[in-house]
Amino acid sequence: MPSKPSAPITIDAVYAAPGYLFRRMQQIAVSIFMEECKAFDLTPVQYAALIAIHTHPGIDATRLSAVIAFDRSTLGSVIERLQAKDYIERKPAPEDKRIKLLYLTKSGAAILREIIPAVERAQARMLEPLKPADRKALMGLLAQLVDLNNEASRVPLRAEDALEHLGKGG
Amino acid sequence: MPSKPSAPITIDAVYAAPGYLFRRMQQIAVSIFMEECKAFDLTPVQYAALIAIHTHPGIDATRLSAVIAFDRSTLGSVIERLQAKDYIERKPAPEDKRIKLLYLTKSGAAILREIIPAVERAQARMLEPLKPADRKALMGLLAQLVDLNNEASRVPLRAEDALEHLGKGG
DNA sequence: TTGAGATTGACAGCATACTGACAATCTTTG
DNA sequence: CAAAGATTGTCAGTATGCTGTCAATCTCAA
Repeated sequence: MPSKPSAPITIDAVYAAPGYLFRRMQQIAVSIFMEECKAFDLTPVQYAALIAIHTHPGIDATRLSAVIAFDRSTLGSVIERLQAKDYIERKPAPEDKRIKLLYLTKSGAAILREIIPAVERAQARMLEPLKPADRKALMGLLAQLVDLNNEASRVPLRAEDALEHLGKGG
Repeated sequence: MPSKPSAPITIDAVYAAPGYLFRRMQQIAVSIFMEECKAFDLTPVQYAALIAIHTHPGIDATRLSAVIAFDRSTLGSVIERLQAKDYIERKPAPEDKRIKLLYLTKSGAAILREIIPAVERAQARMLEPLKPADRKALMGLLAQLVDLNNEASRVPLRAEDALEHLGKGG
């Protein structure tokens, strides 16, 4: 008995592959975000960084990278750009000369308030073509899958890491 | 009566947002692909390009970019790298001096055959944490969403474009 | 206390991804 | 056929996203 025949080598097989669909969807999501937010000079990644700093004022770069699941290198340049735009500031940590603490500036807090509605429009638009029940189903499955696959990512999400800058708990 | 209160500005809202989940999932998918295929010197994008050229021998770069939903600029450098690795070759089109036609080399065809099992392992691993029924549901919804959102992407997929190099059918 | 090991931010290097622009070339239209 | 317009590959520029490495600094154990 012949084993399961291997898939034909065609582009149509690619179109149906999970990896391809994930890439396309991410591409589309970024496109929609940029369109809705073009009045604000912020990328999706910069937005996530600002939100995280707003949630955890005084966080350092390494911890921030863990909180939004980014490698430290990429985050370094993101921080640089946010600082150049005067949305965040970096202060040296008194008790550790290696560390620079991140804070929103007034400007940063303001743009965050202003951009929220645009971001919410963008998020809604991404799912708009689906029926409400399907949107919920898709988000549920995806949240599950991302969570269960967290360790498979080269830069796993470590949301708890954010708490460490508030005095080392265990 | 107050309108729906706006979402609190916290990182937890980001974790549940479609855009964030799409980015994370893409990140995880690339990571798994690279892990399974590390024996072969190919990225997901390079793999997609090879498959597309295999399916459409003699396609040109612009058409190829439409077939795998890539901007021409990025594809230019992808092609360069594939050529440097001797997986593809470019031949001038006799009837149009602007165009360079793309073909797989023997090397390219060989690596494509060899890498397929690893790619299939990678694709399977991405969905592994879900129950089979959930995998199917997720892929169905995602395929639908990507298709319905095609035009929202900055570089929409134009699969039909691939046929044009076989004599212009209006 | 001191030396091994870990952590931090920074950098070099590679590979996407996109925009906008450009010269060379082709097509279309008057 | 010639001028207008479109298309092709390429380039410069910006922003992710990752792997490594490094010096400065901190921590922890002998």
